[in-house]
Amino acid sequence: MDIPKQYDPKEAEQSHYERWEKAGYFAPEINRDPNAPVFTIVIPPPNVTGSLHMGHALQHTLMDVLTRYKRMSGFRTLWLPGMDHAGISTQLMVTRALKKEGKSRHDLGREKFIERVWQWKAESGGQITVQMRREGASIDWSREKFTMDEDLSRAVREVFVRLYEEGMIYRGNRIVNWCPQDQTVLSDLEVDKLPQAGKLYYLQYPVKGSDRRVTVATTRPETMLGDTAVAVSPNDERYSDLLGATLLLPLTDREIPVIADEFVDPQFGTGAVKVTPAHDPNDYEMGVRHNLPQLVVIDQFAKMTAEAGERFAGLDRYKAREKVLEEFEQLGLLEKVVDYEFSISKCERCKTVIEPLISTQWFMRMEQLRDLALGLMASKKKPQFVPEVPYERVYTNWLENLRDWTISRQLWWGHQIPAWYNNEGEVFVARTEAEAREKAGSSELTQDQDVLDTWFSSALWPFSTLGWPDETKDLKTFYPSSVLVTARDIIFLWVSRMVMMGAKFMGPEPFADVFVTGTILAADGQRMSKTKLNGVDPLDVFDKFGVDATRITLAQVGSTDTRWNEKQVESYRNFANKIWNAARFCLMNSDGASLGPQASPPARGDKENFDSTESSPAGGDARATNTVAPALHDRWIISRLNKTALDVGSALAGYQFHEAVQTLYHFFWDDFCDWYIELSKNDVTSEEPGERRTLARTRLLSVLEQALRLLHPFMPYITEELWQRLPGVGKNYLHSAYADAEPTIMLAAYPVGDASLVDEQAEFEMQAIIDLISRVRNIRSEMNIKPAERVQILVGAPDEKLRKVYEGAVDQISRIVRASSVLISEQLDAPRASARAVLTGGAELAVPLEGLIDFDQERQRLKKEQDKLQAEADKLEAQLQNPNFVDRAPAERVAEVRDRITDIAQRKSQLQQNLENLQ
RNA sequence: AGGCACGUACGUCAAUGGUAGACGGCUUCCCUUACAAGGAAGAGGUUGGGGGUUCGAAUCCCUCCGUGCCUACCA
Repeated sequence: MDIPKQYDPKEAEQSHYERWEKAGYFAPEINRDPNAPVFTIVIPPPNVTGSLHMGHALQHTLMDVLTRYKRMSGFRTLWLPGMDHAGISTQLMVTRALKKEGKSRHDLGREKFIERVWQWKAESGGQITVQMRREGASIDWSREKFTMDEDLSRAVREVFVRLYEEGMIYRGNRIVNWCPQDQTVLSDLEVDKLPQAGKLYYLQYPVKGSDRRVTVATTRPETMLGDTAVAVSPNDERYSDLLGATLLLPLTDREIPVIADEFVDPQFGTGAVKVTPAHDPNDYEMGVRHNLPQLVVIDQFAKMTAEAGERFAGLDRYKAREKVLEEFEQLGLLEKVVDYEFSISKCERCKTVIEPLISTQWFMRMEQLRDLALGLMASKKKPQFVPEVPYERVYTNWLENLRDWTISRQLWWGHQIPAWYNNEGEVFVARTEAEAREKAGSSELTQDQDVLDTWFSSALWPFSTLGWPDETKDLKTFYPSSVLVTARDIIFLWVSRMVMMGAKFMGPEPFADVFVTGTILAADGQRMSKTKLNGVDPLDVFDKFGVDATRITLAQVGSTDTRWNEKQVESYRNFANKIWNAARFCLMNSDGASLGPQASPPARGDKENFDSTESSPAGGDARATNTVAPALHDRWIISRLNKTALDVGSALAGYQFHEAVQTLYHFFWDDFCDWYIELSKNDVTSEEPGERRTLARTRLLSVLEQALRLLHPFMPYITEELWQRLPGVGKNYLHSAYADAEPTIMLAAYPVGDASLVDEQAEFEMQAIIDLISRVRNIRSEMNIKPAERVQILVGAPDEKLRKVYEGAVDQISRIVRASSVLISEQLDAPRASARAVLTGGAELAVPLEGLIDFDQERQRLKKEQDKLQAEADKLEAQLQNPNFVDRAPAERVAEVRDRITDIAQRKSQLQQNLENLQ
């Protein structure tokens, strides 16, 4: 047997994925059961420009755990992949590449530029799909989509036209967020508001026909050139006499009125606000209310226009600010300047300061769509957010306050708006240019130059990827999807919009559940970010610890925010190694054993193998029976295995990834490795070939095999690697839905666990053995008995059943605690020079240590034990002393406490006895 | 400015109102033929402070302190 002592993840990672993908195991078609339930996940499409980061790795791991789990459970499973064209990011990337060649996109022209983007995508886009394969993601690549594909583009146009015809999409002239760098409008969600240490400037405006001046405070003095009013609060007595007055706007020859508006907060600044309708969203609203002129003094490049006056025209906005301040200073109209912190809007892509501008754009009315989404939540509680608190409320609150969505973008890369204009400027919205011509009755049409917001096509993703607007088989089969796994930062940007569009065009919600993942923070507790250089590249972690270890580490993160801690991955790397070596042990001792034929689905533990052992010819004498009947530890591990399967199943059903991981970890390491393997060793490593040994080996392999299946969704590579090596696994281990496939653990049936195989009696008895062994180990350790030294074990157990339990495990106990002999009797009869301990059910333990025992040390050890018990007893006694507790707590609970006190009392008196014996 | 979370061992995190746990780290012993990426035995907590509800609180309520996140039209 040639298995290395250390697990090398690289090897397994290289071989299996390609085989799985080529064999078509990831595609739902592998499932041949026409009645199979369906499980669908559509991936949040990563940007075509993107590369894998920790957030992806987390999301993908969770999606893959669910997908593999459902697939093994016989579901017709589709995990549909794809990428987003990411308008601004991609255009920026290609623009930068052009810049290196000394060209701008305008040198190429629109058509050539787009060609260039496609070329870039073909050559270096989608790097992330390679990385996702590395993750082991069981994605159906045959259905991979791209938001700019022709069929998805068709869906975009269809939606646009239908919404336009319903009056929900319209063109309008409004103040918008403008990025002077990217030269496009942005939606509110694409703007970051960042705190900024700035100044508040107090400017004085002379009142016409008076010596008075009105002081206004502003953070942007340059916009005063576009002021068309000054507003005060209607009830502000300081200014009541000035209402209707005219101000002489400095640096210009314009006169502007003083108006009253509720918006103005008399407490802030001077209580008078300069109003610049063309360059501030609030002022814009006020301007509309008061019918003020919109004077554009800043252009799309953030430079001052001719309207700003000759001296300022062409100046950058910040240069203009300096000049305005200078002139105010000279005129003696600059009252004061104070430090002031405020928030400033920046383009989330390029970080340029946003310039609010009035511009003609396409908008989408959201009232109807919002009501549809809110209706789904109210009537069906869909989608179900996990964790429900706080996300459900965050989501609905946001919807309730929704405003119109700016959907046009002044970019070249994206879905060009399907609207055409004739020479008179009339607009014709249509699915194709031909359709538009027909509508217009003219062929002289020009298409709108703008493209749609990237999130427009993303909003359609759950159904456009399945073939909509055609009634495809995929659409009927896989919509709505089962769950969306995503980070919380795109709940508004994406999740809500998918729900609204899904409700509008499909009816049902696009996904039943939304699982919101936590955030992996950097070790310093900050967000991982490229600019801070504190990020951890998942690919580096894969290289260092292996994909499986990384995956299971991430899986247990689930929905909590966690600081990245490499030690955790290391510990799961060790876990992988533990699995490897446990399997190594089983395989090194598998001669003569082989896993038998297994019915599918083998959902119920290992009943077949174990039942068959019981029904095999036992012979007449008790000894022979003893060799074939399952021993206590066999019944115990089956019980543990089934409990584990049941727990993992319910944990995954509730998206409790952390619990699923913990359960599996402890089952494998503690139950299987530390106890079951150790207790099996007597039989498994026996020199004598024979039925007893073969059965023990088969049982061991069988438990291992099922444990691997349970672990597979979390650790796909190592489990497949080991499963393939197990003697006797084959096609008959596959779930019945996958009868045609070659043997692979990823299509084997996921153990569901069988409550009838949970054997509480066996677990109780096993606990007695574990307790005994632990006590002996404690004595050995505290008495400094050399590991090689053999000791005699004396057990006194008045209870006959308990005695039988101990007797049945004498060989195992003896081996594990390195005993020269283990004597079980009714009454303990041990020499004075013994270390003693109290066991379960009134049993007692003594380890004779003539010449080795340090009486003083032994007394201390017993005393310590006594103190522990006393402390617990005190607590419980206090509870019982409280009459309210006895009266009001459930009787069950009170009885529990009484039993425990009785038990402690007995142990204490035994310990006391032991102590006295030492005197 | 509002809203929402969170604060548990040295670190990262768990714990339907019912004896506060895991992993890593730490101490001691052991290269015992699956695994030193291992085994065994230990130490370590008035659950951020204070108050309340309850027979019983890490958990529910109030308050203070600290930390995050989201939303917002205060020039």
